[in-house]
Amino acid sequence: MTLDTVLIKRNSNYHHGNLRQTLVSAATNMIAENGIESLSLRKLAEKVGVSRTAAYHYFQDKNDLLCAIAANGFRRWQQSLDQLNANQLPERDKFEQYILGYISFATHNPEEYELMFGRCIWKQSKCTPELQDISHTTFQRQVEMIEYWQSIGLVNGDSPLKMAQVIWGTLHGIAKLFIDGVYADVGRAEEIVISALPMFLVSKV
Amino acid sequence: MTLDTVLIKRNSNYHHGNLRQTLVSAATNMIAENGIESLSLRKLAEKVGVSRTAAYHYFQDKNDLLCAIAANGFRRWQQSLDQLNANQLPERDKFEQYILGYISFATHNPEEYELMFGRCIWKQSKCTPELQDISHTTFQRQVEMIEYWQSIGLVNGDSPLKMAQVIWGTLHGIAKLFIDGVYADVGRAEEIVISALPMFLVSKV
DNA sequence: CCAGCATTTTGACACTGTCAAGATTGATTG
DNA sequence: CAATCAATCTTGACAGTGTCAAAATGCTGG
Repeated sequence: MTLDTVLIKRNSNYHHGNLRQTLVSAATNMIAENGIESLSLRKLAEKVGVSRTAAYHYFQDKNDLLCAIAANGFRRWQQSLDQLNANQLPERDKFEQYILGYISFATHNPEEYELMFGRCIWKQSKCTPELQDISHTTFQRQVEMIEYWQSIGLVNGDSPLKMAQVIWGTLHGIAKLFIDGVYADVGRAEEIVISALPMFLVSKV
Repeated sequence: MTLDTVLIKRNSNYHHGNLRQTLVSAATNMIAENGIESLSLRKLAEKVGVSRTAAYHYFQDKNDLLCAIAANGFRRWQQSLDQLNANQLPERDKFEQYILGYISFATHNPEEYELMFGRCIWKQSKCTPELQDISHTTFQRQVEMIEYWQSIGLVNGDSPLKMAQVIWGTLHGIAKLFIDGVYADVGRAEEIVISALPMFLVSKV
């Protein structure tokens, strides 16, 4: 095999090597830059330098690709939770960090967040088994964290599960109002979520 | 003008009479039934019995039509607020009704709600002056209501504005998690939002 | 070297929003 | 009454989309 052949092989798009991963990461970038709705499989293919339907060998359809991106998001978010739990902070500060981290993740990766928690994927219940899996364990884990904070008397609420859902709802709602541009100034997101903090905590009388 | 002419005139789609309103209400129905993303101007036109581009005489583009639908939603929601304020209930019950009404409106008109408070319109800041107007006064009004409930010592919080934003965030978040199918069982929405209620209220020690 | 397999491409189709130009109609004049 | 005008609606056309079926390409084991 001559040098030429190697070069041709490298330039050739046949047997790209890791097309699947390339597609996912390119798509993730495009989404982060221009939003979910502006992602088209054809523009993506062009960017990667491959033909329009090449992606269909790795993804059943566009939705399938979006699910893969979302699944990556969940993995990153879980790492973020790991990191938090590894810290040796007082539990109250951990809780605060959790809340701030949530809003920070959402506002810094708005499009990925939308994919993870938005209608786009969940509404049409067209959810990949992979995504179903990772999202479910993530949800579960968040509930457990909040249940723990309740069990040590830090966090409020009669029913642990319901309180976990309320807290998540609050974080999600504030995040979305900013992300979607209803609240204009994203810079104030942290400030607002911090003012929600005492609401969740058991008041020490 | 003969009877024939009248009949022809009635069957003719030229000078429909109130095409604009017909389009808006037909579109609202289609959205309610099959979701926002499944609304196409062409299917809408066919349903109304008019040509594909007829709508462009009344709406600049598709987004403009969606804004009109959203604006209607705000009008209905404002009437709902009027009705609430007309009641002679104790303020605490009014607050509870407000919260339940919010979640009820959102879960019963999920697609309209998405249009009103979702990314579809606000994110691309392509918002009609009409919509800008009505939505702004609605937002303002909700803030005032909550500020009032704070001023009489019913509702929590140091900064009134921030607390209003937090409460709205919580309602919005819970509503969206259900609407978008992240929380599966919409029937539990009320139950959960009720469990959030004490969080907002000043605890009477 | 060749058969088979994984991978990628080409062609095609139906669907979308939207623009420019033309057709139709009711109302308003002279 | 007839001619004009403006409002209203339609036709034709274009670029863009997701996706399917069939063909082409390149690698790999026999």
